Amino acid sequence: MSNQNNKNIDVPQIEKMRHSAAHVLAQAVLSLYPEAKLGIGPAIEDGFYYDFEFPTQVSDDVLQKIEKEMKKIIKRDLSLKQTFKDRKGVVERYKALGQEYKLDLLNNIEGDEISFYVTGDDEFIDMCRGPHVSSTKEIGAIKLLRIAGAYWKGDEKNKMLTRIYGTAFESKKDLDEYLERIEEAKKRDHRKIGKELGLFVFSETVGKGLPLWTPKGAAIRRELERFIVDLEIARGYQHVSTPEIARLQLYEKSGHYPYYKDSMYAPIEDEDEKFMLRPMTCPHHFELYLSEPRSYRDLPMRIAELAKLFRYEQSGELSGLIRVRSFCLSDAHIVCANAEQAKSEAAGVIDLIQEITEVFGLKMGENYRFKLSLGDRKDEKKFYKNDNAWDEAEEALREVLKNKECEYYEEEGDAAFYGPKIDIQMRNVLGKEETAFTIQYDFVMPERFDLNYVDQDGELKKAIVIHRSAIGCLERIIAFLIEYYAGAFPTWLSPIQVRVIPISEKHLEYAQEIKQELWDKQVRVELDDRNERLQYKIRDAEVNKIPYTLVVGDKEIETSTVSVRVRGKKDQGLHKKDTFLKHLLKEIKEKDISPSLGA
RNA sequence: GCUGGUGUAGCUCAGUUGGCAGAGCAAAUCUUUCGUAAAGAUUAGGUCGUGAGUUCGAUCCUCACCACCAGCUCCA
Repeated sequence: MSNQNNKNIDVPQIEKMRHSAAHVLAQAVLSLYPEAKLGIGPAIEDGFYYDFEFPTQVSDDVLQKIEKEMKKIIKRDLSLKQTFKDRKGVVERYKALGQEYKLDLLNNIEGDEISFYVTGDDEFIDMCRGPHVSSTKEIGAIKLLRIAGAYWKGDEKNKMLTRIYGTAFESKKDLDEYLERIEEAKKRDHRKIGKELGLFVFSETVGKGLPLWTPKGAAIRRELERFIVDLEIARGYQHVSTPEIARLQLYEKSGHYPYYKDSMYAPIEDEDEKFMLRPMTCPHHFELYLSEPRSYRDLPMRIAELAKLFRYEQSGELSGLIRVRSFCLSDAHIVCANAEQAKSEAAGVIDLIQEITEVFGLKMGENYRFKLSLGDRKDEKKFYKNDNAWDEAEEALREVLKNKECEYYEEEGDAAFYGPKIDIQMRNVLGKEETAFTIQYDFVMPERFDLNYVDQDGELKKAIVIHRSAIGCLERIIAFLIEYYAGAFPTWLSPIQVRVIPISEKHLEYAQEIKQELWDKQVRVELDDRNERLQYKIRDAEVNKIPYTLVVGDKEIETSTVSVRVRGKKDQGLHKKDTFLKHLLKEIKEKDISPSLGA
C-alpha cells in the first residue's frame, strides 16, 4: 500500500506489478501468520517491500515459505479492485483487528472516503491509493530477496518492524537477468577489488572503520592529494595545517557539539581540560581567520586543508571505505564578504568539481547528480532557527545550480544545521547513493565566531562562509573510483604503472636498466624477475590491472626497444625506449583516462 | 545502535548428523630459461572469529562477546 498521492500520474506497468506484488506478499504473510500486523508496502526502485510486525521472531528461512505462498496466490489469477470505505467503519475494523500501524496511517489521510484495494473475492484488502495491475497473474516473476529491520515511519524512536524485500519482473528471464546483473556488480565492489589488488586492509586489532593503506593504496591517495591541492592552488586556495585535536570548548563555540556529540570520540582528558578528536575542520579554520583583522581586500579567503577527521559512526553504519571512522577530507572554507560573493564562490566550486569529474571520466546525470539539500523550517532541533536566512541561502544555491545548468533535485531536511547545501551524489556498485562532494552555505558560523571584515567604507561587516569539498574525502572517492574503474585505474592513478618482464634470465640486466630509467622519471615501475614463464607473468600483470607491461628479450636488446603490452589489449609491438617513455610521461601528465599507445 | 545473516590456511571455498582438518590459487625450495592470460615436482601453512558452558571428547551443540555482510536510523 502507499499513501502517495499519485492517482492521476501514469504509473509504469512494472511499478504497478511491484506494488501489487507487495499486496500479495502481505496476503501471503497473513495466511501464514494471521496475527501479523501490517505496516506499509510500496514499490521501490528495483522491487518492493512490505513491513510487518510478526508475532514471533522470524529469520531468513521464512522467505522461501512466503514466496511459495505468494506464487500460489499469483497463479490463482485474483482480481485487484479499488473500493472506497467510510472512515468510521475503517477505524472500527482496524481496531478490532489490532492493526495499530494502519490506524496510525489513517491519521495522515484526509477525507471520509478511504481508498482500498481488494484482492480476489474479498480474500485480502489493504488501504491503498493504487494503482495496481488488474489481476495477480499480471505480476510476472517474483523473488523475495532479504529480510531486514526497519523502524516504523523511519524513526528510530519507534518500534522496529520486519521488512521483507522482494522484486518482480515481467518475465522469469528479466528477473534472472536482474539477479545476474547484481552478481556482476558485486565483482566490482571496492572491498573485493581492494583486497584482490592489495590496496587497503582492516585490522580488528586496530579497530573497525579504521582502514590501513598499503603502499599501493597509499600511492592512489598520494596522487589524488597532489591532484586536488594543485588544482586548488591554481584557483586561489590557501592551504593551511591545523591540529586534529582541539579543546571541547571549540566545538561548543561553533555550536557543533550538541549536534555532533554522538558521533565524536570520547574526550581525551588532561587534568581539568577535555580534548576532542576533531570531526570537522571548520572551527579550526575560523580561529585561524580570527588571528588577525581582515579587510574586504582579503575576501574571498579560501582556506583549504587535507584534513584528517574522526567520527565515531555507529557500528552498523560502517561500510568498507565509504563510511569509516577516520578519514581525510579535502576541506575548505571560503570566507565571503556578502551573498553575491558567496554565490560566485559556490559557482566556482561547481566549476572545480566539474573539472575534477571530467578528469575522472565521470558524467553528470550518469555517474553523479546534484542534490539541493534544504532545511526544514519546522525542525528547530535539527536546523538553526532563522527562516529568512534559510530562504535566502536556499534561493542563492538554487540560482547557482540554475546558472550552471546543473540538473538537480531538492530534498527537504537534508541540510546542515547551519545552512543548505549542494550535494554531489554518487552511487556505489549496488546502487546505494552517498554524498561524494558538497558545497554548503553557512550563515550561522560567521555569527557564532564573529567572522568579520572591515569593508571599503570602514564598517565592520559580517562574512558568509562556504564550506566545500571538491573531491570529497579520499577514502570515499577512492571507493567510488575503484568501483567505477573496476580496479583498472587510469595510468596516472595506477599503483603500479609499468611492469617489466624479462623473457629469461639473460635479459634481466636489460630489464633492470629499463626499470631504472622509468624509476628515475618517477614512474611507478616493477620488475618481475620471478622464476616463471612469460605467459604466467603476462597473466599476473593483467590480473593486477597494470596499465603497461614491457616484455624484453633478445630482439629488444638488439634494437634498444621494448615490446609494449597495453592492459586489456594484445601485444602492441616494438617501441623505441625513448618513444615509449615520452608517450608514458605525457599520458600520466595529462591524466588520460585509459592507457593506449595512440593511433 | 537496531533487525536478520555470515565467520574453516594469505585468498576463494569444501567438509565434519560431536571422534586425527581438506582442495585450488598464492608463498618457499628445486627442475625448467621460456616470446604475450596459469610449466612440473616438493615443502610449509590452521587453537575451524574469541571466551565460557554441556560432553569421555566441541570446529560442530548452548550462551556471551568480537568482526564482517544486507537493511533501518545516521552521514563526507
